[in-house]
Amino acid sequence: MSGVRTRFAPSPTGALHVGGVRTALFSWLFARHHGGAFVRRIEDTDRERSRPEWEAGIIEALRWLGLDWNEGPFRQSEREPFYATQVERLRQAGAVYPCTCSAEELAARRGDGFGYDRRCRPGHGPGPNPDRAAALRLKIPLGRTVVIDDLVKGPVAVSTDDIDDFVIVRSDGTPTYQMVVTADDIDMRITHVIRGDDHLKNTAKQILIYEALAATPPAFAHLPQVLGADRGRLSKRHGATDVLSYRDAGYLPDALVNFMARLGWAHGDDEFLTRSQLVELFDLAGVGRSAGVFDREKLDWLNGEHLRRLADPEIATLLRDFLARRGETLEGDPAWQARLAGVLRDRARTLEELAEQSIALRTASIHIDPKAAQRCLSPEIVAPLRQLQSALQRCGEWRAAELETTVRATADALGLKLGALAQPLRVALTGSTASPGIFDVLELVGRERSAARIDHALAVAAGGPP
RNA sequence: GGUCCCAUCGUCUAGCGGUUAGGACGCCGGCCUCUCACGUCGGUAACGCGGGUUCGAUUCCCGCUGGGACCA
Repeated sequence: MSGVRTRFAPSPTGALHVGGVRTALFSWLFARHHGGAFVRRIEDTDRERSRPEWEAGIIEALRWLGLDWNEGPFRQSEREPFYATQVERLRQAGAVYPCTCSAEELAARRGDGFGYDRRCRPGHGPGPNPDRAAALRLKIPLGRTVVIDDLVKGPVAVSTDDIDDFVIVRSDGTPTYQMVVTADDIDMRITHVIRGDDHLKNTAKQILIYEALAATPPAFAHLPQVLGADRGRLSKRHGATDVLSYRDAGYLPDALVNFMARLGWAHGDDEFLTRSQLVELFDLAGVGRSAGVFDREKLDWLNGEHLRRLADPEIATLLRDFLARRGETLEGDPAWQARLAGVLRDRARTLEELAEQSIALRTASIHIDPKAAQRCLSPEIVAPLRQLQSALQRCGEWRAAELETTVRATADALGLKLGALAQPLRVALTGSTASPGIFDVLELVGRERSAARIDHALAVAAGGPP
């Protein structure tokens, strides 16, 4: 299938949220899988709510996720002359008619939920009032069935009797969403419209516009919704919805892409998939039909998997950038930083956890957890710890392997199990009872800082303040 | 209100008439072990309900219920 063209057309009326990302991702994956083009369009016809900074944020998010586009951005606000020509074609074809009913009149007549009563439609009522500005409505062919051959939902039949003669151009002359979207998709030669299933009902209307414009409709694929943990519409209540907040929380783009792809799409039992695997395997046939809940726990796991697949220096770079975004600096030379990453890589699922868990290793001073001190730094550990201190300072090469030999030998000499010595040492060096392997910690903390921290721990164990 | 969409473990899902209903996350337990993780082994847990069709329905059809969406 060559010549595939998909598009992503967000409104710059807010940050790009996870539901929007999924739509963008599936459109992108489909285009990339087929070697087609991915077009970016900005639906900024809502002048009131559209903002350049939102558009910039959406672009930043797409870039961060690596969803690159081949064409665009095309802004609808810059295409009004084009829409006018398409409206004119509709008018020439006799597919539209003027309507002068006011919003109030419509609401009053609508009563309990019926649509427009086609009062201004030729042959259906008194017709428009010539003294008022007229909107343009599409003259829906009655008594027909429009079938949407949806690539995800299957055939969906809608009777045209259930479709209003909806407005194509407002009385102020601006074209409506249905008109603009359809005109753009035709003009941009979109072959596959992939979007959320909240647009499924709109599709029948749009197909009628395609017909009125004598254009062949594209294929449609309506994706199920992404829901929050309570199965409701995703909103701030469910925590982060803005994609960039996931970057700031330490998630990797590839992990988020993998996760979003699996939310609503499956390829057998595959869970961990790289970007290139996704491009290779993605197909619309694998897209499910039911809405899915955004599960943060699973994202965390997947992020850990993706993180663990990187080389130590790469992780170190990511950590440095992550800290930099928070205004912090990662100390040490590249070799040390890579060593740090290597030691922590299996313990963190996100860069945020990595940053958190590396604090004792990368900062000058530590804070000793009182409970850890109480448990591990008691008076009876003073003598053994003191002996370990001097043994360590006599240790020639300050590297994990040598340090391990020294610590183990000291424990043996004292008749202690390794753990009995390692735990107090761990608390001394990190302030916590949980940390990476103690020999790695010693190496990373360094000879001087280790000595100082052990001295401090000895004071605490002897009864001093933590 | 009308119309449309949807329905397998708590969550994401595999399944496309005959399976001990599989995998993954999470959770629980064992192992590994200097702690925490990682890893590994095992466990818990699902076909919403009622009718059909069929020799046989999780699977096909129709209702119901329950979610969701759109219309303004």
